[in-house]
Amino acid sequence: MNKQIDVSGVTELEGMALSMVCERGSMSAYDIKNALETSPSSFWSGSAGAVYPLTKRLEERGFLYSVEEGTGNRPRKVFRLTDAGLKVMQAWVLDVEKATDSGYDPLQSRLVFMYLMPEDKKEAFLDSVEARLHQRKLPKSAPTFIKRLHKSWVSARKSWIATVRETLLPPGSNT
Amino acid sequence: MNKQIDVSGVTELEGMALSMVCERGSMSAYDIKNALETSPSSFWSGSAGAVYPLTKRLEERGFLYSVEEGTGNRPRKVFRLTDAGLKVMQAWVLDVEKATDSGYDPLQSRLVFMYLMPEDKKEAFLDSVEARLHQRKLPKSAPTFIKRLHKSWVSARKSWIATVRETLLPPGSNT
DNA sequence: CAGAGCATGTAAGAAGTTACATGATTGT
DNA sequence: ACAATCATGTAACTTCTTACATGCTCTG
Repeated sequence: MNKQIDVSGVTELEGMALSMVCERGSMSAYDIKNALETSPSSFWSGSAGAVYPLTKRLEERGFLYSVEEGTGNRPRKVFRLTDAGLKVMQAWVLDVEKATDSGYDPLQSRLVFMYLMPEDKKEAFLDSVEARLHQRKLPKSAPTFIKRLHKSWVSARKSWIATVRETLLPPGSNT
Repeated sequence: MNKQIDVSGVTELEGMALSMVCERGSMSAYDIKNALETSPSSFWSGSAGAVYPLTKRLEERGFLYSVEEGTGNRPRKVFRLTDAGLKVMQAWVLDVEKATDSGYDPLQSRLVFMYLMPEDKKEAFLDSVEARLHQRKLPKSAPTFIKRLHKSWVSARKSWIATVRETLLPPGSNT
């Protein structure tokens, strides 16, 4: 019967959380929060007010279960994936429709309106963006795979910017 | 004195709205809603419940002002940029820090965890994403500039995916 | 003039944000 | 022992979502 998992009710943040728990085997809400904080996107703030309620939701929906790891006096609640949670996580990662979406792309949003800017600001803007792309640093502790993925993302951005410079910004191309 | 505009309190959606009003000269809330609905990103839903309160906020903050264009019986409220609104809009578009951020990138979020997927699913996923990238269509009415920007974005995505295929997905590269 | 659909909102709720509260643990 | 900080939350608020309400305008 192999019921198709409906991934439509899972937010991006929830998908990330499930995936991180899958990756590490078990995590507390605090661990998830910390992992999100060190993410390179400032759009993942990793606030406690987001993460603690999120783990509660995912447990209620049966995607996570928790065990008390009482190391010492303090209760430490760690979460693991249920079978349903694993399936939902896989469906989220392999969701082609979402993966094809441009999401919130701050650079794209701005390039759309770049032609409205004063002529001398356009080049300077792209210069600054390129320079800052190189300054982006992942934590030293990041796995090699993540570092390489990040590097390839930076390259793709740079090649996009190069194309924009050549074919889109010259006067007369904005009509 | 040239006071620096603080753009920190302006959301992405607000920046988009201000920029669209700047572009077209004047727009009603309904016009903004429609413009957002036809955007290629499904993350901009363009719901009335987002846009009408948003225009109210921006007017209260002095970035938009409205005039009644009473064509007929029905009041039609159209918005225009104030001087402050224009400055905020320019600061938003030229915000290098935001423009360097990866935002919510659904593909990136998924590639981070791709190595956890069954081996045979990885290639199939990338194939599907590439195929679907080509199916993305802008409305026929979109300006040439937007079409070209979109095309260059698709190219950049494809080159990123090619890199991922070559250097990141082979077994052994995920540790 | 009746129904379709355009245009302008509001209501309730979801999911995030910042800021605060509070107990446990650790370093000195 | 006491201050710092770790860890676990909660509270109030903002901004978005979906769904509904309601009056206008146009078309047959």
